[in-house]
Amino acid sequence: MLHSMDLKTFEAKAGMVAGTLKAMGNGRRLMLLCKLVEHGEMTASDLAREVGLSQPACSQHLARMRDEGLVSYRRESQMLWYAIADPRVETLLALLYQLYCKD
Amino acid sequence: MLHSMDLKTFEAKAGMVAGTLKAMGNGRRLMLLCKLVEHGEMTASDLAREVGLSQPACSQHLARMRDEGLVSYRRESQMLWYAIADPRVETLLALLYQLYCKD
DNA sequence: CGCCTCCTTAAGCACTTGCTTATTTAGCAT
DNA sequence: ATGCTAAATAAGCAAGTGCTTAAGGAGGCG
Repeated sequence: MLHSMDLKTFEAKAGMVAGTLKAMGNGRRLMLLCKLVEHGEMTASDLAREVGLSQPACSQHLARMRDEGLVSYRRESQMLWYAIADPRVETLLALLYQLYCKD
Repeated sequence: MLHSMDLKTFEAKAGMVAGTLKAMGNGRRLMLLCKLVEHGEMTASDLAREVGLSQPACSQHLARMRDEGLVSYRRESQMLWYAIADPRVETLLALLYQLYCKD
Protein backbone atom coordinates (compact mmCIF):
# COMPACT_ATOMS: atom_id res chain seq x y z
CA MET A 1 0.00 0.00 0.00
CA LEU A 2 1.04 3.57 -0.58
CA HIS A 3 1.16 4.42 3.11
CA SER A 4 3.60 1.63 3.79
CA MET A 5 6.28 3.31 1.63
CA ASP A 6 8.98 5.47 3.11
CA LEU A 7 8.89 9.12 2.05
CA LYS A 8 11.65 8.80 -0.59
CA THR A 9 9.91 5.92 -2.37
CA PHE A 10 6.56 7.67 -2.08
CA GLU A 11 8.04 10.86 -3.57
CA ALA A 12 9.61 8.92 -6.44
CA LYS A 13 6.40 7.04 -7.28
CA ALA A 14 4.27 10.15 -7.01
CA GLY A 15 6.71 12.09 -9.18
CA MET A 16 6.56 9.49 -11.93
CA VAL A 17 2.78 9.21 -11.93
CA ALA A 18 2.51 12.99 -11.76
CA GLY A 19 4.70 13.15 -14.87
CA THR A 20 2.14 11.13 -16.77
CA LEU A 21 -0.77 13.19 -15.44
CA LYS A 22 1.05 16.39 -16.32
CA ALA A 23 1.64 15.16 -19.85
CA MET A 24 -2.09 14.42 -20.12
CA GLY A 25 -3.10 17.59 -18.27
CA ASN A 26 -3.34 19.94 -21.20
CA GLY A 27 -6.46 20.48 -23.26
CA ARG A 28 -4.79 20.05 -26.62
CA ARG A 29 -2.73 17.05 -25.59
CA LEU A 30 -5.81 15.41 -24.13
CA MET A 31 -7.60 16.01 -27.42
CA LEU A 32 -4.71 14.44 -29.30
CA LEU A 33 -4.83 11.38 -27.06
CA CYS A 34 -8.60 11.09 -27.52
CA LYS A 35 -8.17 11.21 -31.29
CA LEU A 36 -5.53 8.50 -31.08
CA VAL A 37 -7.82 6.31 -28.99
CA GLU A 38 -10.57 6.88 -31.51
CA HIS A 39 -8.55 6.20 -34.66
CA GLY A 40 -5.80 3.92 -33.36
CA GLU A 41 -3.17 5.53 -35.53
CA MET A 42 -2.95 8.98 -37.10
CA THR A 43 -0.37 11.08 -38.91
CA ALA A 44 1.03 14.20 -37.27
CA SER A 45 -0.61 16.50 -39.81
CA ASP A 46 -4.01 14.84 -39.41
CA LEU A 47 -3.72 15.20 -35.64
CA ALA A 48 -2.82 18.88 -35.92
CA ARG A 49 -5.79 19.59 -38.19
CA GLU A 50 -8.27 17.62 -36.10
CA VAL A 51 -7.50 19.45 -32.86
CA GLY A 52 -6.89 22.88 -34.39
CA LEU A 53 -3.16 23.25 -33.77
CA SER A 54 -0.38 24.64 -35.94
CA GLN A 55 2.04 22.02 -37.24
CA PRO A 56 4.95 22.99 -34.96
CA ALA A 57 2.75 23.35 -31.89
CA CYS A 58 1.31 19.89 -32.50
CA SER A 59 4.76 18.44 -33.07
CA GLN A 60 5.95 19.89 -29.77
CA HIS A 61 3.02 18.37 -27.91
CA LEU A 62 3.72 15.01 -29.53
CA ALA A 63 7.40 15.29 -28.61
CA ARG A 64 6.45 15.97 -25.02
CA MET A 65 4.22 12.90 -24.93
CA ARG A 66 6.90 10.81 -26.65
CA ASP A 67 9.40 11.81 -23.99
CA GLU A 68 6.93 10.80 -21.32
CA GLY A 69 6.28 7.45 -23.02
CA LEU A 70 2.61 8.12 -23.76
CA VAL A 71 2.81 7.90 -27.55
CA SER A 72 5.10 6.43 -30.19
CA TYR A 73 5.28 6.56 -33.97
CA ARG A 74 6.28 4.56 -37.00
CA ARG A 75 7.50 6.11 -40.24
CA GLU A 76 5.79 5.38 -43.53
CA SER A 77 7.70 7.28 -46.23
CA GLN A 78 7.35 10.95 -45.31
CA MET A 79 4.50 10.47 -42.90
CA LEU A 80 4.77 9.59 -39.23
CA TRP A 81 1.92 7.52 -37.83
CA TYR A 82 1.39 8.16 -34.13
CA ALA A 83 -0.29 5.82 -31.66
CA ILE A 84 -0.71 5.49 -27.92
CA ALA A 85 2.29 3.60 -26.59
CA ASP A 86 1.18 2.75 -23.06
CA PRO A 87 -1.89 0.58 -22.43
CA ARG A 88 -2.23 2.17 -18.99
CA VAL A 89 -2.84 5.50 -20.70
CA GLU A 90 -5.65 3.96 -22.71
CA THR A 91 -7.13 2.58 -19.52
CA LEU A 92 -6.92 6.01 -17.93
CA LEU A 93 -8.54 7.68 -20.93
CA ALA A 94 -11.35 5.13 -20.87
CA LEU A 95 -12.04 5.92 -17.22
CA LEU A 96 -11.88 9.67 -17.85
CA TYR A 97 -14.41 9.28 -20.65
CA GLN A 98 -16.69 7.27 -18.41
CA LEU A 99 -16.40 9.72 -15.50
CA TYR A 100 -16.51 13.04 -17.31
CA CYS A 101 -17.96 12.54 -20.79
CA LYS A 102 -20.60 9.84 -20.61
CA ASP A 103 -24.18 11.11 -21.42
CA MET B 1 -18.96 9.43 -28.01
CA LEU B 2 -16.14 11.93 -28.01
CA HIS B 3 -15.72 11.90 -31.77
CA SER B 4 -19.34 12.85 -32.30
CA MET B 5 -18.78 16.23 -30.59
CA ASP B 6 -18.13 19.37 -32.57
CA LEU B 7 -14.72 20.95 -32.01
CA LYS B 8 -15.97 23.63 -29.60
CA THR B 9 -17.64 21.12 -27.31
CA PHE B 10 -14.67 18.80 -27.56
CA GLU B 11 -12.32 21.65 -26.63
CA ALA B 12 -14.47 22.62 -23.67
CA LYS B 13 -14.73 19.07 -22.32
CA ALA B 14 -11.02 18.41 -22.84
CA GLY B 15 -10.16 21.69 -21.14
CA MET B 16 -12.20 20.84 -18.08
CA VAL B 17 -10.84 17.32 -17.72
CA ALA B 18 -7.31 18.63 -18.37
CA GLY B 19 -7.86 21.08 -15.51
CA THR B 20 -8.43 18.19 -13.14
CA LEU B 21 -5.43 16.25 -14.49
CA LYS B 22 -3.26 19.32 -14.19
CA ALA B 23 -4.32 19.82 -10.58
CA MET B 24 -3.38 16.19 -9.92
CA GLY B 25 -0.26 16.36 -12.06
CA ASN B 26 2.23 17.49 -9.47
CA GLY B 27 4.21 15.19 -7.24
CA ARG B 28 3.38 16.95 -4.00
CA ARG B 29 -0.29 17.44 -4.80
CA LEU B 30 -0.58 13.78 -5.77
CA MET B 31 1.02 12.85 -2.45
CA LEU B 32 -1.48 15.05 -0.63
CA LEU B 33 -4.37 13.38 -2.44
CA CYS B 34 -2.99 9.93 -1.62
CA LYS B 35 -2.75 10.85 2.04
CA LEU B 36 -6.33 12.09 1.98
CA VAL B 37 -7.51 8.84 0.40
CA GLU B 38 -5.61 6.94 3.05
CA HIS B 39 -6.81 8.91 6.08
CA GLY B 40 -10.14 10.24 4.85
CA GLU B 41 -9.64 13.58 6.56
CA MET B 42 -6.50 15.42 7.62
CA THR B 43 -5.57 18.87 8.92
CA ALA B 44 -3.49 21.20 6.78
CA SER B 45 -0.51 21.00 9.11
CA ASP B 46 -0.60 17.21 9.23
CA LEU B 47 -0.70 17.10 5.44
CA ALA B 48 2.25 19.46 5.17
CA ARG B 49 4.33 17.38 7.58
CA GLU B 50 3.45 14.05 5.96
CA VAL B 51 4.52 15.08 2.47
CA GLY B 52 7.46 17.25 3.49
CA LEU B 53 6.17 20.67 2.52
CA SER B 54 6.42 24.02 4.26
CA GLN B 55 3.13 25.16 5.67
CA PRO B 56 2.54 27.96 3.12
CA ALA B 57 3.55 25.80 0.17
CA CYS B 58 1.11 23.14 1.31
CA SER B 59 -1.63 25.69 1.79
CA GLN B 60 -1.10 26.96 -1.75
CA HIS B 61 -1.36 23.45 -3.17
CA LEU B 62 -4.54 22.88 -1.19
CA ALA B 63 -5.94 26.21 -2.43
CA ARG B 64 -5.22 25.16 -5.99
CA MET B 65 -7.05 21.87 -5.51
CA ARG B 66 -9.92 23.63 -3.74
CA ASP B 67 -10.32 25.96 -6.73
CA GLU B 68 -10.38 22.97 -9.02
CA GLY B 69 -12.98 21.22 -6.84
CA LEU B 70 -10.76 18.28 -5.90
CA VAL B 71 -10.72 18.87 -2.15
CA SER B 72 -12.82 20.67 0.46
CA TYR B 73 -12.48 21.37 4.14
CA ARG B 74 -14.46 21.86 7.31
CA ARG B 75 -13.34 24.04 10.19
CA GLU B 76 -13.00 22.65 13.69
CA SER B 77 -11.93 25.54 15.92
CA GLN B 78 -8.51 26.60 14.56
CA MET B 79 -7.91 23.51 12.51
CA LEU B 80 -9.10 22.89 8.99
CA TRP B 81 -9.86 19.29 8.10
CA TYR B 82 -9.35 18.58 4.45
CA ALA B 83 -10.94 15.77 2.44
CA ILE B 84 -11.35 14.76 -1.17
CA ALA B 85 -14.45 16.50 -2.50
CA ASP B 86 -15.04 14.68 -5.77
CA PRO B 87 -15.73 10.93 -5.84
CA ARG B 88 -14.43 10.83 -9.42
CA VAL B 89 -11.02 11.88 -8.12
CA GLU B 90 -11.06 8.99 -5.69
CA THR B 91 -11.94 6.65 -8.54
CA LEU B 92 -9.06 8.05 -10.58
CA LEU B 93 -6.62 7.68 -7.69
CA ALA B 94 -7.72 4.09 -7.19
CA LEU B 95 -7.01 3.31 -10.84
CA LEU B 96 -3.65 5.10 -10.71
CA TYR B 97 -2.69 3.04 -7.69
CA GLN B 98 -3.71 -0.15 -9.45
CA LEU B 99 -1.88 0.74 -12.68
CA TYR B 100 1.32 2.26 -11.29
CA CYS B 101 1.78 1.22 -7.68
CA LYS B 102 0.44 -2.32 -7.25
CA ASP B 103 3.18 -4.88 -6.36
C1' DC C 1 -7.75 43.13 25.82
C1' DG C 2 -3.03 40.55 24.52
C1' DC C 3 -0.98 36.46 23.02
C1' DC C 4 -0.52 32.15 20.92
C1' DT C 5 -1.70 28.60 17.35
C1' DC C 6 -3.48 27.21 12.79
C1' DC C 7 -3.84 28.58 8.41
C1' DT C 8 -4.24 31.63 4.31
C1' DT C 9 -2.65 35.28 1.41
C1' DA C 10 0.76 38.40 -0.72
C1' DA C 11 5.15 39.52 -2.96
C1' DG C 12 9.20 38.10 -5.15
C1' DC C 13 11.93 35.15 -8.02
C1' DA C 14 13.78 31.11 -10.85
C1' DC C 15 11.94 27.85 -13.78
C1' DT C 16 8.51 25.79 -16.95
C1' DT C 17 4.79 25.94 -20.48
C1' DG C 18 2.82 26.81 -24.95
C1' DC C 19 2.53 29.35 -28.50
C1' DT C 20 4.75 32.03 -32.55
C1' DT C 21 7.97 32.41 -36.69
C1' DA C 22 11.96 30.67 -38.83
C1' DT C 23 14.93 27.02 -39.94
C1' DT C 24 16.33 22.20 -40.60
C1' DT C 25 15.90 17.28 -41.51
C1' DA C 26 13.99 13.29 -44.01
C1' DG C 27 11.92 11.08 -47.86
C1' DC C 28 10.06 11.03 -52.55
C1' DA C 29 9.94 12.69 -57.25
C1' DT C 30 11.57 15.01 -61.07
C1' DA D 1 21.47 17.98 -58.26
C1' DT D 2 16.38 20.77 -57.68
C1' DG D 3 12.07 20.95 -55.86
C1' DC D 4 8.20 19.48 -53.02
C1' DT D 5 5.85 17.57 -48.92
C1' DA D 6 5.82 15.85 -43.95
C1' DA D 7 7.64 16.68 -39.82
C1' DA D 8 10.99 18.01 -36.27
C1' DT D 9 13.74 21.49 -34.09
C1' DA D 10 15.32 26.25 -32.62
C1' DA D 11 14.69 30.86 -30.82
C1' DG D 12 11.92 34.14 -28.65
C1' DC D 13 8.42 35.71 -25.61
C1' DA D 14 4.06 36.17 -22.57
C1' DA D 15 1.97 33.58 -19.12
C1' DG D 16 1.86 30.03 -15.56
C1' DT D 17 4.11 27.18 -11.73
C1' DG D 18 6.18 26.37 -7.19
C1' DC D 19 8.88 27.62 -3.93
C1' DT D 20 10.58 31.33 -0.42
C1' DT D 21 9.86 34.96 3.23
C1' DA D 22 6.74 38.13 5.20
C1' DA D 23 2.40 39.67 6.46
C1' DG D 24 -2.63 38.95 7.54
C1' DG D 25 -7.12 36.75 9.31
C1' DA D 26 -9.64 33.51 12.53
C1' DG D 27 -10.35 31.16 16.68
C1' DG D 28 -9.10 29.72 21.66
C1' DC D 29 -7.28 31.10 26.25
C1' DG D 30 -5.17 33.89 29.92
